[in-house]
Amino acid sequence: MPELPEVETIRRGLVLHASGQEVLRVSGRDSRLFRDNPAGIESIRDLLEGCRIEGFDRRGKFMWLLAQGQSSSLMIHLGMSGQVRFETADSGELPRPKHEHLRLEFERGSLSFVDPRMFGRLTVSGLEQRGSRAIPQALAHIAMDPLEPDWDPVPVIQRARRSRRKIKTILLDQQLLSGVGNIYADEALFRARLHGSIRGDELPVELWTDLLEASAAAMRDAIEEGGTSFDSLYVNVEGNPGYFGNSLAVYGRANHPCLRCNTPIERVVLEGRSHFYCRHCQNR
DNA sequence: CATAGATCCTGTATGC
DNA sequence: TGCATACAGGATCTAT
Repeated sequence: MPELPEVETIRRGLVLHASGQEVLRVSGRDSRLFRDNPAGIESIRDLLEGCRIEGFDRRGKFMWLLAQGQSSSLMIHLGMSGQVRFETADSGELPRPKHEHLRLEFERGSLSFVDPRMFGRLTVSGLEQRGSRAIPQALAHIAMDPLEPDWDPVPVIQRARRSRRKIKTILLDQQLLSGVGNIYADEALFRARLHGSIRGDELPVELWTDLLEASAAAMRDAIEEGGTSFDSLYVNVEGNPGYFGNSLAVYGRANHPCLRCNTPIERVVLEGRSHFYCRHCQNR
């Protein structure tokens, strides 16, 4: 569920509430979320207990916790239904929400990781210097996202132009560019006035440039609004929804009038996922 | 190598 | 009300 803007909203909340605090206790029971760690939840306890939190960094839909004096980080991916909540109330006595997998307790407050579907992951991973920053090794195969300062669209377009896949599928490929999910792919295609079924190798360089800029713009706008909430599955660390849902042009708007031309928005299934578009506007 | 499809899960909404 | 089905903001593994 969460895409780049939602993850960034959560990251900012974590920086605000948890940075500088010491992890007094790591609690939780072993779960599928820790499947990447050889010792399960113990790997996380070994890394964090007694450690001070330096901050949180992000690439695409992945974020990671930096702990003072540690060469490894805790990588966090929310999958479809992951939530991170910060509670300022006195930590230990709080009831455990259903589907809570991990809790970090601090002097002031606690962090809770909740994930009903368990598609998310919490992975201890060594940091390695890549260019101007330190990235977890587990993220080596994930491409830069369009909001990174070092982002360069040129090699991305070169590769995209050699692909026979549909351009929407290419936008969703985290190994080419990261951060874009099903919502912002559809919003970007609408903004660029392109139909998602066009093949990558059929789209000229200029239109690829437009499409990537539209993706970045859609995500930047969404961050301003605190992300997109359709239901209670996405909330920020304080439990509040984001308001970009009000600004969506096509996603989830089947049969509603197009904001540009009033033609009803259509929904089709593309490679197994919903695709919302305006047949009149998106025909380049 | 590039690509399509199956798979991991639970919760909710819809239709009969 | 009960039950069956479809669908969901994603990544990864497998087969072709």
